Amino acid sequence: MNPIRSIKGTHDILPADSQNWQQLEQIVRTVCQRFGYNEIRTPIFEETRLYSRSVGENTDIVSKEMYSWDDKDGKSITLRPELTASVVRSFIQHNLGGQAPVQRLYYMGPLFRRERPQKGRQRQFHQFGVEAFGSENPEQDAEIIAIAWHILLECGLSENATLHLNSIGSPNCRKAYREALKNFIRPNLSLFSETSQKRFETNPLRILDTKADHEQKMLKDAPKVSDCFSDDDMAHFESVQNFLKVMNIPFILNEKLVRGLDYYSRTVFEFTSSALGAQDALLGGGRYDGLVETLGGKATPGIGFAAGMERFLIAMAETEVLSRESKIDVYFVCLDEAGLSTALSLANKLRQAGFNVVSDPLRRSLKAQMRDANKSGAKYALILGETEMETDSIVLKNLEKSEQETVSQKNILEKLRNLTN
RNA sequence: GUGGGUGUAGCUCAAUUGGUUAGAGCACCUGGUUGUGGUCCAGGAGGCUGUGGGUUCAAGUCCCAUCACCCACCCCA
Repeated sequence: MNPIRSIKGTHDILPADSQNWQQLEQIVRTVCQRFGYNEIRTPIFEETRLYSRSVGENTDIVSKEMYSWDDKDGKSITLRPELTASVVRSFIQHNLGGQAPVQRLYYMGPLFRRERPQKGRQRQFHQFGVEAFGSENPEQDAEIIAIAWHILLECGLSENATLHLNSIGSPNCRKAYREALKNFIRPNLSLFSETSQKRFETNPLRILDTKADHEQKMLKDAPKVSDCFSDDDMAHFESVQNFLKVMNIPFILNEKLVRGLDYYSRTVFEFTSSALGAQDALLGGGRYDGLVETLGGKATPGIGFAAGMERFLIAMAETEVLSRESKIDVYFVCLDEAGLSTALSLANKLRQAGFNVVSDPLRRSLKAQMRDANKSGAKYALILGETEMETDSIVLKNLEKSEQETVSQKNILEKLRNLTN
């Protein structure tokens, strides 16, 4: 019988790694709270039409990467391939917009896309992200980007990260630009690749993303989105840039940055990292002023970003940020079967007082238990043997200093408290 | 989805041109006289060589398929 393995593109996060995950999660929570954002948790699966409506029928995500199936009642269900759609759905469903004019939300969790796995890209992967609803002002854009920047700083990634910034204008501008771009390309359309030709009809802006050199050459003199900006679009984009400068957040303007999801408008941005190679997008997002309305809610502006947690951790591995500190305070060594009751009761008392205490369930030799204590990284070992049992005492050993003393069992908690404060 | 590469112990890697019982380091376990860890020494455990076929007297080594991983395309976080 061949052994059962995890599904292609999915990974176990083992104890050796989960500490890093927790550390990243902690940074995200801390920074989001610092900006007054609260966590929202939405279901892992949703109705399929949520994604076709928001992300876009013609995007790669919806057209070929989703895990979808028909539920018993015939409804098409999909494992979430991204999270903004769910957050917006929830925002509308619970009328969050009616409860406060600005909603500041963040999230974390697994997502599913059926892509070819490679480094920094899995079929089940994790993102954290933030969304802010209610303001269309540029200071909101700047705040969202600032959150991303603060998280990158805390993660030690700001040095190797580059912020690419662009505006794709408001919907009217985009519409005009679409036509202008199509008019520019149309004479030479046959020279473009099959995918580009398809995008010419479905999503012409994406053609700007092409990496084919000959296509880039033909696009050299293509009209720019900024040509179609309204005065408001222009002023908005300039304000965003000014606010970023005021906060000392470095960025470069990148007119080719279009982003693959349909719902974006105006500000779009992406942080890339030199630590990642081909899949170098660490974090990406933008404004989506029309999305709430598209999904049936009251017109509400919104902006947010999503970040790849696996990619963060890959990049963070090269930094000094991830710690390997032991979480064990005390390793409890018990030498004699007769002492087990005392050991359990004492260890329990220490745990109730907040100490992290590990004990050996194998009744191993003192040597083996001490070796294990050392490996656990515990700062202290408590040793309970025959001699100690006779005198209601216990040996307290400082494993770093290699010093030990005998303490009465009654006073051990107090003693440890004093030592660790 | 398309190319290319790689699969030997938990990890990193060995194994002449196909030729005995597939090795090493790290990690793990147990010891090194009575109750003390890290270093050192000794011993032990751990592999159907990713899986399934084929060629051969003989396959870790050659061929095919399949699966997984890596790189690029693609896409995105």
